Amino acid sequence: MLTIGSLGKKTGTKVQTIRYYEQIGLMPEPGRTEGGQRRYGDAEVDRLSFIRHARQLGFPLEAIRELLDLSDNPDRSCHEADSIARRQLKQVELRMDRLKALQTELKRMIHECSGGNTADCKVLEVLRDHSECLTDHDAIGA
Amino acid sequence: MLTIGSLGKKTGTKVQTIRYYEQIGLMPEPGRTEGGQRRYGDAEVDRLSFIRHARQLGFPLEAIRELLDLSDNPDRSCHEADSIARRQLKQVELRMDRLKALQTELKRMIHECSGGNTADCKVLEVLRDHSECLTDHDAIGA
DNA sequence: CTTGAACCTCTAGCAGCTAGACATTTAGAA
DNA sequence: TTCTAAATGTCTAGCTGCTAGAGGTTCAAG
Repeated sequence: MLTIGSLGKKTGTKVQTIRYYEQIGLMPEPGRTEGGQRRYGDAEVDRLSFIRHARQLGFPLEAIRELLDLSDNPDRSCHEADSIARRQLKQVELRMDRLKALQTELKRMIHECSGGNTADCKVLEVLRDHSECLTDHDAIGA
Repeated sequence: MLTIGSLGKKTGTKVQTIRYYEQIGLMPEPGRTEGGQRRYGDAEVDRLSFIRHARQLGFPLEAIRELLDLSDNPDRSCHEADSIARRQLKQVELRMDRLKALQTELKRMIHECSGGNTADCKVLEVLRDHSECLTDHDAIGA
């Protein structure tokens, strides 16, 4: 039986985060000692590892909830899990495209900096002049 | 003189967002009509465009605050603006690297999906088995 | 039996908005 | 001039995914 602290160490998760996952129903309510402290078994280690791994792959918690649900019902179709993963891949690739565009413009900005005073700073100038901008749309969340 | 709504349209900013920027001191308190409605002039259009453009390039609001400050004082050195931009570029490149790693693993996951039921779903299996994972560290924020 | 580390709950905060409730103002048409 | 509908006003709460702190209790080792 593990304390919350050692579960955290095993899975690379902060204690607060584990309690948070419990609160939002991603982790089950564990057994408690008489004094009220949480105690975990192997199943919880696996579940939390799964969650953390998926988080590292950028899956949002809601997607992870679905994946866990699928994982709990081994007779359901694999297609759902597959499509969640594909969705996630699409998100990742979209974000990459945006970042590439940003990178280009940032490089251009910096490249043109001559190093005088801000009155003729290219960085500020580029930011001021929206017209040359190539990445107009909704790149903010990138 | 523009209403907050037309300022928003001109700059591609939601009304609520403009008020939010005012609240946190990024935008100045504008003049008001007798009835208390905000009215904006050209200076505000420029300032808000600057902010939005910088946001599209992924600059955090605090960095934008600094950039605006530099922009307001044309005699200061351009180096500060330049280093803010460089910092931002580094961030962007770091995020790109992470996303690339995620993309690789997601593709591998999906590629191996055979399409049965979830009992032998590769997607779930990969998530379950942390040991094959290449992107261990702090990829979460990517 | 004592100590000090680890645990408990609860609340608030981060970024950067977004959405809703509800009241007031404005601009144009009748 | 008066009506009306859209736009504005303030205020509060919510989103994601945690993180930090206050202030109190429990546990395990010595």
